[in-house]
Amino acid sequence: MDKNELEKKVDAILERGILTEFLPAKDEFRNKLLSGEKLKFYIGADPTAKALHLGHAQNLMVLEDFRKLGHEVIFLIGDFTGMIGDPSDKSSARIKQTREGVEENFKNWKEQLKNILNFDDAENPVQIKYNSEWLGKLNFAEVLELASNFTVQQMLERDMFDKRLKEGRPIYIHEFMYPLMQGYDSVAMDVDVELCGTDQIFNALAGRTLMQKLKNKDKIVIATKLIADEKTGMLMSKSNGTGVFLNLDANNLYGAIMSQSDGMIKPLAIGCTRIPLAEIEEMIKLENPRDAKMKLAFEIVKIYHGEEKAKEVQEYFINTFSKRELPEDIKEAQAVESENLIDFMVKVGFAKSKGDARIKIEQNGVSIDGEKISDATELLTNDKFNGKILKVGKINFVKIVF
RNA sequence: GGGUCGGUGGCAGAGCGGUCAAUUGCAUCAGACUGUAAAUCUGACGACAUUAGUCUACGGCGGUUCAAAUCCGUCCCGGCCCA
Repeated sequence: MDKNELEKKVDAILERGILTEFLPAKDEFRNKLLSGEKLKFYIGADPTAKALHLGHAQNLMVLEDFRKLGHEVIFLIGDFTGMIGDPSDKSSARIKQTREGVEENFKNWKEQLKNILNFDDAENPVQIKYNSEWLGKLNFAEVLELASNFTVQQMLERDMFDKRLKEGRPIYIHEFMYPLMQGYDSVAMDVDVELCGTDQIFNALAGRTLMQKLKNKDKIVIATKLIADEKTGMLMSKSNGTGVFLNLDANNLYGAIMSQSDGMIKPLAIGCTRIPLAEIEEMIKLENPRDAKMKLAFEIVKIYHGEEKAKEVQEYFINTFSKRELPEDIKEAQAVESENLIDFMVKVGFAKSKGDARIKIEQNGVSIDGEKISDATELLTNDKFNGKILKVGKINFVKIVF
């Protein structure tokens, strides 16, 4: 690759707006990339869940960008760190995971990532490592030695700890060790660059410190912006119902993006697609933001499910939600002769209990073939209901069959 | 080890003998308006029961009482302060 071309490619990555922090400095990093030196990048993720989300995808797509430049890239599975849980996420504290559980999660991950990370490239595939490989082998003396590189005050600088301290909530000693472990990952793999979300900078810097002290090497940390609504600053997350998971089927993935707020369109387009920036600007200018969002949803579905499927799903969306028609391809669910509608709703998962089903009916949320059901005691009989479409809420459809 | 405060529904957090299936906020669900957006409005939000109602729940166990999330005992767990 000639020098100009390289420079163009490097700047395309750096200027896209995904990477926001460069430590120690952006120029230094840029010069390194331009020098032609082959660098070792890594990104880590703890296997705490079966599904990855678009936030992971954003970061991993950047990793892939660097892989394509010819750099060595490692996807590190934090199977050891995952057993402790990053303290920033209270809920995951103290989860214990078996090796099998981790493998199981990762199998799902690989399936979700195969379209954005190249695991099978003949020359330079994405490498996968597990940090239990080295963290599990350290003995207590070695751990102490590592710990002696940091002070309690330094650890307390982390916002999360500081906050918990002020609120009188517990901080466990082992949680202090988390940055240490993540830091040691860098040492064990002898990396040049760690890529992480801005929420991980503290941990990544612990690694930078350790690299300096133990390897006399200047590890670079580059951090991506967390995907957040431009106007409100709201993050995408499961807890506010806006998380978009990569294991969704094409329809639901499209839908999940359509239900994002308008302020998410641009950050998602930048971070989770590779639509050229100029085109994104054009997109945003469309008179109806819905259209921009549909284009975004299309592009993202295309990445994970292919163009054909994306078209199909988009059409489905227009018909079902814009035109309010019934979808063509509805799942069938077996009903028993004279089965209670309420029981049936619970059975197919449209209501979490019989009471819930009853409430949905009372609140006009249930219809069969377009007719609202108002009688909660309705019985499903073959001659009256076979082949009809049950709709609960806006998005749940099922065909009743006997 | 001592002192002290606390453990309530998915989360946060009220209630401190009956009117408590438990105020409120967040999350969630249904409806209206829509663009499966935001904002707003309405309703719902332990389970079962068509209604009446029944059962299960305020850390565990036991007790007092006609009646306990609320009082007492005990055990478990946590915060803070002191050692």
